[in-house]
Amino acid sequence: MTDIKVNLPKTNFPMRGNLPLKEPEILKFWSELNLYKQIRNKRIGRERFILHDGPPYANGNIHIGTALNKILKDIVVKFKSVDGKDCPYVPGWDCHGLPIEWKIEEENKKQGKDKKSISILDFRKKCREFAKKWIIIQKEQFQRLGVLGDWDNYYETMSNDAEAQIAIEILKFLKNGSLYKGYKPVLWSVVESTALADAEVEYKDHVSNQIYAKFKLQKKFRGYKDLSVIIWTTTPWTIPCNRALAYNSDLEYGIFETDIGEKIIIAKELESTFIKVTKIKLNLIDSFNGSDFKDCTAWHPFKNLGYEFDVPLLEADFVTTDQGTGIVHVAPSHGPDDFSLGLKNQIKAENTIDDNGHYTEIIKYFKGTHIFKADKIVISELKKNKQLIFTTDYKHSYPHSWRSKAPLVHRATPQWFISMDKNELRKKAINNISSTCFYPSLGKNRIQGMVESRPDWCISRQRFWGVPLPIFIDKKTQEPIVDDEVNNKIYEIFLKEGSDAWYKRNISDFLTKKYNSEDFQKIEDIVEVWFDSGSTHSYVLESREDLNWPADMYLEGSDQHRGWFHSSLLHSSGTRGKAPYKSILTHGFVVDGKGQKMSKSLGNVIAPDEIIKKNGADILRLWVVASDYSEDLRIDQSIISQHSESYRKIRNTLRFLMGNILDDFSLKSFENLSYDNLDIIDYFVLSKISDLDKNFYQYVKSNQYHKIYVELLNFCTIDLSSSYFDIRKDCLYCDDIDSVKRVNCIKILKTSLYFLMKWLHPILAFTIEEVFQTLKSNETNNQKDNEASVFLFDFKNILFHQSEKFNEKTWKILEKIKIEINQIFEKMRAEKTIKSGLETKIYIDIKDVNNKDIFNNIDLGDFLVCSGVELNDEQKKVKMKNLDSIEGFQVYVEKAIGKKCDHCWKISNAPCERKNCAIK
RNA sequence: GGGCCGGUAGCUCAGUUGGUUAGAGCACACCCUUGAUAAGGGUGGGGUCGAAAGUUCAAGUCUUUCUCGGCCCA
Repeated sequence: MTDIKVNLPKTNFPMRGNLPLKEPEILKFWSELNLYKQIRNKRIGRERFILHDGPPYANGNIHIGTALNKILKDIVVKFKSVDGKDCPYVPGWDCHGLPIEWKIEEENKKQGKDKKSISILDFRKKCREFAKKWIIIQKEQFQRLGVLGDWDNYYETMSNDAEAQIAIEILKFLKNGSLYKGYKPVLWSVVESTALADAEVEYKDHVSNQIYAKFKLQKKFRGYKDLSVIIWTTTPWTIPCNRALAYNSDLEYGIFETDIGEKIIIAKELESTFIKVTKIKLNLIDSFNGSDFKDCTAWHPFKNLGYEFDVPLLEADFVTTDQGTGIVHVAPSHGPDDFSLGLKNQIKAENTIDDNGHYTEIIKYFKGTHIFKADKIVISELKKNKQLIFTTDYKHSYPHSWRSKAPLVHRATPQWFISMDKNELRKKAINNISSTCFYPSLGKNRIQGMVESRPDWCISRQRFWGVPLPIFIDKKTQEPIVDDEVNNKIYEIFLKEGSDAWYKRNISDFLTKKYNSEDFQKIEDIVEVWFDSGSTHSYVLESREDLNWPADMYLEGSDQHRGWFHSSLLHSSGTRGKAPYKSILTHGFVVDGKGQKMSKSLGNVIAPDEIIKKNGADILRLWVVASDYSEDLRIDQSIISQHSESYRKIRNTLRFLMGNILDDFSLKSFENLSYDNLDIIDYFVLSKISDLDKNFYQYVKSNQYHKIYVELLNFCTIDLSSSYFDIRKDCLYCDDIDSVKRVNCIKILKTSLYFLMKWLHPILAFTIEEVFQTLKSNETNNQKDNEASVFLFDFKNILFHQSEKFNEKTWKILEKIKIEINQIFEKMRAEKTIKSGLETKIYIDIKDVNNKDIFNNIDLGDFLVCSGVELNDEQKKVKMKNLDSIEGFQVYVEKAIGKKCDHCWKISNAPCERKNCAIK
């Protein structure tokens, strides 16, 4: 037994990856190698592919969604790199904004520090330190995912150069007249004393007080006196702010008598709703068209509290019969529709509540009351004055602050806006969308719809942690200074000292000698964060030598249609006339195994760290590439386990390849490989590789990465493992080392390994590096492959012409025969006639003359993994049976007779040609 | 409440312009192997395509409604 020489596989590549332990070692290796820098040096002069990183918020640990985003970016960059491009990747962070401010305020509160006792500069310093801390943490977490990038030279929105550039970009809008000071109701948080950005608002169910209230008409109407129009509102606190009523000319209204003899007016269509809610019986006594309300005026329900002004009835098409009474109470300071209707009719919005939500002195009788406490008081006053019809609870979806969770109100405040139409920003943006590629394509409609319908861009915030709105106002004229010299000064100072200078320095430092600083005041607002990140293309893409403007790709979650994609588009269209990106790739959201959103309360949250510790980052990367990013991506522990199984299959395929070539392989020397005298089994593999490589480039170009993965997995499991390897094991283990068949087989194995490394290293970054290092540690190779890492190797686009020699039609027939033979084996196994296919001898008859050459270039014994095949044997003719799936062939399988060779395990009495074989 | 998108075997994905018994891998079951061995091979059982109605000779593939889920908006 001991003298049997079989060439068994031997490799230093372990069967089990032990990724959680192995990956950190590889990270250390990459870091010591300074891999990113080395790749850049190697790629100098190549066509660039710039994926511009959308900055995550520097606040808290990364979650599975951020991990998905960064891994996908990394995979894209690495695939595009295999496609021959130079792909620098500069990660960045979003640093300013409310959430950090809030955290710091919380900390201060805990330490008992009064908000007013802390200077703005100290406060900003704390915010800055907080952001910095999280950048460092997140940086490490991203790197742990195997994401390769310029981590030493990342960008951040709070760096001096960023802040200076953001200031300059704002001033560009001021200079071209797009930036204006407006007075608009914005969603305001009285808890946080600030206006909120769209993205900072979340809608939740809220129980409000709904009221039906009376507004008495001043004069006789249609011959009736003492008539009241009825309004419905869910914000009773806005009643003191009422300045008008709105009706719709297209609606039919009715005069009704109530069961207590009052005469009221509501839209006829809403009669039943009114009765259902209030339980008040109505009797219609007259009807008229809404347009009859023209020039009517009513009294404010608080007339006897000093509200003695006229309340005009105004025409407005936003009045509908969806709910209410068909007459809408208008408070110009507290709703967008109200505001614009007031604007149209010369009714000004006023400062009715202060920053913290207390009525100002304009609001008679109620001054100083907090609006959150005002509903009750307003309702009781209405009741007292007999102006209340009905009140009850009302549950509806209502805007809340994403941070404090407190309900928001509309409040007219002075804000700075970028006009969508003044310089045709909307039109430019829409044009630019049309020339951008979207993956998936439906993203285009989505962002276009948003740009078409969005209002002017409000960029001011009444907060501290951000880039100050760098504008000086003439105290007399209220006009802003528009002066390049001043702008340059601002830029220079910010670049040197950061935007803290706005608070540190005197106005005169910025204004140059041209202006008397006494005459000017600086704006105290800051710039909203979407402007910060929307202008990254200017201070990252434009200003860095290693990058290009515009980017080839922005890649974010689909929510960024309204976020970063949007703000970047507006900013760039407004200042450069073009979009800052050539293409946009959006991915779906990560949901749990059932497709539900992840939330703490459902307990279905899965952290990337969990998976990394348990399975390894490569498994997470495999999950990313296996999933179709154009839809939502499901994940849970069982899905991860499934992908771990696939990983093992791939890993073992690699291991089998390495083992049989005894780790003797260098990527470089592969390129000189030539192929002669192959049989159809070898050609089959080459042809597969050739097809796959073609598809590979196509999928990389069209960004369909999960399709690459499916093909790769099938290649490993079907074509290699269960087909080629299974057939060639006999040859590899038992044939003479220098036999033509075995030499050819080794070439095929090496070719497979080369291409698997090429296709897989963007996905399984750690594992393929491990493969490369294992091969490199073999003495035979380390001289040939002088690259230190697989990522430094320049994989070639080798075009095979072998596929021409592969007869696919023949192969299809062979496959069918093999499937049926296997079924016959299975039967024989069940009958206990045989245990393995090697115990059989197979007889095949070719009936169809057209197929007579079909077995010319194949060893059928190898192919069918049996102990021998006889063609057209006259004696067995009687026992032959037709095949089910293919015509023109007859087959008979019998238990092989003879001795089992100790060496090759085949059964025969005939001597074997192989040197090492025992049967002679 | 509105807009957009999606729901194909337990899981991840294919299903071309509507056309034969809906495919693949993984998982599962059973068998074999013990010379890829905490591996490997074979065979097999699983979907009527979210639900209903409709158009059509014919629908996973078109239309409508409903339902579930996701993102965005109000």
